[in-house]
Amino acid sequence: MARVSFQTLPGTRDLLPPASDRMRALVQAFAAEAEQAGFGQIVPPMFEDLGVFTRLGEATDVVKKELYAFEDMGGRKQALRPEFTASVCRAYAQHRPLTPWKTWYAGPAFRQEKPQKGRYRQFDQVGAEVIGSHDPDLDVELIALAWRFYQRVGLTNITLLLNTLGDKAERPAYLAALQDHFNANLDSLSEKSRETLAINPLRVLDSKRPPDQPLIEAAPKILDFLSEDAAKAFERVKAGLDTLGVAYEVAPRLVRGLDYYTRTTFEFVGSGLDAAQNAVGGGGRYDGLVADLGGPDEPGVGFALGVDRTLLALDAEDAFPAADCQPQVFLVCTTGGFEAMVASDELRRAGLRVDRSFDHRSMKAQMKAANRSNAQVAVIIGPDEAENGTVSIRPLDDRPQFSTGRSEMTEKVKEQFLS
RNA sequence: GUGGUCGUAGCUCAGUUGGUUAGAGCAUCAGGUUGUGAUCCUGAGGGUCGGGGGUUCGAAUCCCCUCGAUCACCCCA
Repeated sequence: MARVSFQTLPGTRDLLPPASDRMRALVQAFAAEAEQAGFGQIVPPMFEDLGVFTRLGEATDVVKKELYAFEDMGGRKQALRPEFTASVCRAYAQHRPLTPWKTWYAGPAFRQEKPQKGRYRQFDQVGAEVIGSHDPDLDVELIALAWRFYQRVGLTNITLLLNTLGDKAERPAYLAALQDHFNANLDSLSEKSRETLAINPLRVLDSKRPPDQPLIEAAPKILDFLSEDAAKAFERVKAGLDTLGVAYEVAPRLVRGLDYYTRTTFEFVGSGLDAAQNAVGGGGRYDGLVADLGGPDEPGVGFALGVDRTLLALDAEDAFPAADCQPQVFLVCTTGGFEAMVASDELRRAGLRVDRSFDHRSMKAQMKAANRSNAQVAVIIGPDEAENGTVSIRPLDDRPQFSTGRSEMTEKVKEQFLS
């Protein structure tokens, strides 16, 4: 009576072929790109001490209301990671590898939000971080890494937005100027933005609410407040991108959701996406975060790309089709013996992708299965073949079927794939 | 968390103003004589119409609740 039926929780889903193959291929493409650039992989745990993540900014939504926090049996407060950067910084502080420490990662992150298109509670990211250098050339190298990755997978409708948020030192003056500007025009600011203003004036710039736009346009720009060092670094980043031919757009109002950013910030926006979630990736510098997590005062810079959103953007361009993991050879066997088992094992050891059917189905049914599997070749073993020590090799296109000795099977099958 | 739309077979959907055993296409399975796929023909299986309650002689159809999906706001990958 009480018929139980379970399904995936809101914001989570099962990835089945071919979607799962496609995602894995995307991650592999990123891994290849990152490792070519000298990044090594880090695999941090999916949950950490709660404090690791609350350092991301007490005022951010990610920490305030989206964290999957819980306690272990001993009452230790912990949380599922909402992103990787904090874990990477923690890992640096814990292990103190040589700097600059270049590392890449891939895996799921968790945020408790209302799901919608391109937004899941468990979502996958790939990303890269560098700890231990102030060199703006690393900012460039990271942006270029993301950019080359997009090129590699065939994503073209993508815009790189670039900004700098200056150093911690000049931030107060800028924040004060922003406060003054918005306070002077409080009436024309939306209610939401007024709330945001009280918490973090920077993020008011991020509002997409139409009534706020004129005021945001008129707001003071961080570029006018930069220290000489920060300004020089920003120039170096832009020049570097120019040199590599990476197109970007300076977006003075680009602020990002996490509070830890300093200097360079950037975001990749999918222009082909009609969804509200058009940010497919983003990152920036976070000088000070490592120290916040109990490490030495080492600077850091990095980015994360949303795997699902990248895939969505690729969909919009009909690019990056699912990888082919279908069998090449299908074994049809009606003897009831072990012939199919042995033959498919042999072909697999020879490096071929091989499948067969089970449950002793009729030859007709097995041939249908062979056809449906999209294998190029069927190998048929019936009582006659078994008796004569032969197999029948039937290409599943127009080529003719032929018979060959059982001992030559693997060789003859492989020949089918040479042309 | 707030709001809009939606929820009928594995998939895509149809179901007229509430009226008899809820349909189609695709898919699946089995046949179309002796061991051979994609086409074609025939047939079969498969749904407590998301779940619960209510109105009614009668509900997939009307009302309420609930769960889920989806889109948007917020925020972000």
